[in-house]
Amino acid sequence: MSGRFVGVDVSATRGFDLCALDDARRVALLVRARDLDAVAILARGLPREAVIAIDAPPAPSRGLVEGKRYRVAERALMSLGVALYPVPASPGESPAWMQAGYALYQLLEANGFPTVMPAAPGAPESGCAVECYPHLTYLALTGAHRGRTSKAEWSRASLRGRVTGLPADLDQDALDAAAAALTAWHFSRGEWIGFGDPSEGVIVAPRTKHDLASLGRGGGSAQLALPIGDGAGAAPDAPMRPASFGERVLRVVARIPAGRVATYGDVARWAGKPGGARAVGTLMARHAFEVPCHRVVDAAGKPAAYPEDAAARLRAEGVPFDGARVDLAAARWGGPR
DNA sequence: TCTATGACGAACC
DNA sequence: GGGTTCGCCATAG
Repeated sequence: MSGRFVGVDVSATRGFDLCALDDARRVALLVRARDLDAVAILARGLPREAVIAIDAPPAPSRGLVEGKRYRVAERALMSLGVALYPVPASPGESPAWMQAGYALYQLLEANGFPTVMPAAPGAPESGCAVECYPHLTYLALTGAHRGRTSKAEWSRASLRGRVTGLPADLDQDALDAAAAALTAWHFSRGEWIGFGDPSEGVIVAPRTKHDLASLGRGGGSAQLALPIGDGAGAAPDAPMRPASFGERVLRVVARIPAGRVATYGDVARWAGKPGGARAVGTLMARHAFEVPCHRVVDAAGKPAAYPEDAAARLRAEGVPFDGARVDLAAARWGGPR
């Protein structure tokens, strides 16, 4: 694979999401690996100088924070107002995803990518694995806490213009993997700040013009603005992760013709998840302004309460009503294809 | 992570 | 028809 900068998002239930960027921060690979065996195959294909940033701690806490069940890294981030999962002192009491993370670091070490816990910014690192935390990366990139915007929106906005070739609507795991990969890119160039103790674990984030540096290890007085490209001319061409459920849902809804409607269940079915009607509702709420969500009604034909003018818009499009409900028999769309 | 929370839906009173 | 209960699946923290 051409990407030298790799990010990994670890989940016990969903597996490992991997994103690789090339030197120009274009997405070269975006996949989900079910288990460690699948990761191993990918790892063997990496160039020796690859830098891998992982959204998981490499090892349990060493108990450096007096009387607490978390690491120095967690304490540092908590003081920044960033919440994160505490890392316990023994592998046994670590949650499943963390244990998967420990195993991942070991696997990478065995494949020539030793874990690094950097103490100070210095010579660019390569051929190694570091810990990162996507939430912190977004914070470093945007310079502001999330606020009212949704997590997905915040992540995408942070990555926009900094990573190119990213598919439109990735799920959070994939976005986090991309953020991790971007963090690896920064790290390899020496543009990073770290939080934690080098003997226990250091969480690395991009160093940008935003000042998190004063709070982190490595500091560095130089102000480093992150070069931001507009991504023009960078068409995604690499083999991409198959569309997520969310993306398929939006694509389906976008295709409902004016004057017709579909039920939440219809959309879920066409998006490949017959039982996902409820999730379609969640997605409509999140993407109300990107797709004609007023054309999605419930199984009884009732338009959504929001936006308020959903029913009015449907009437304006000529959709026949039966009282407060859409006449499904007449207006129900037959689906894509 | 785990747990709660929905622009749901089908099956039952 | 209308209310309840329970299973579903994606988020948010």
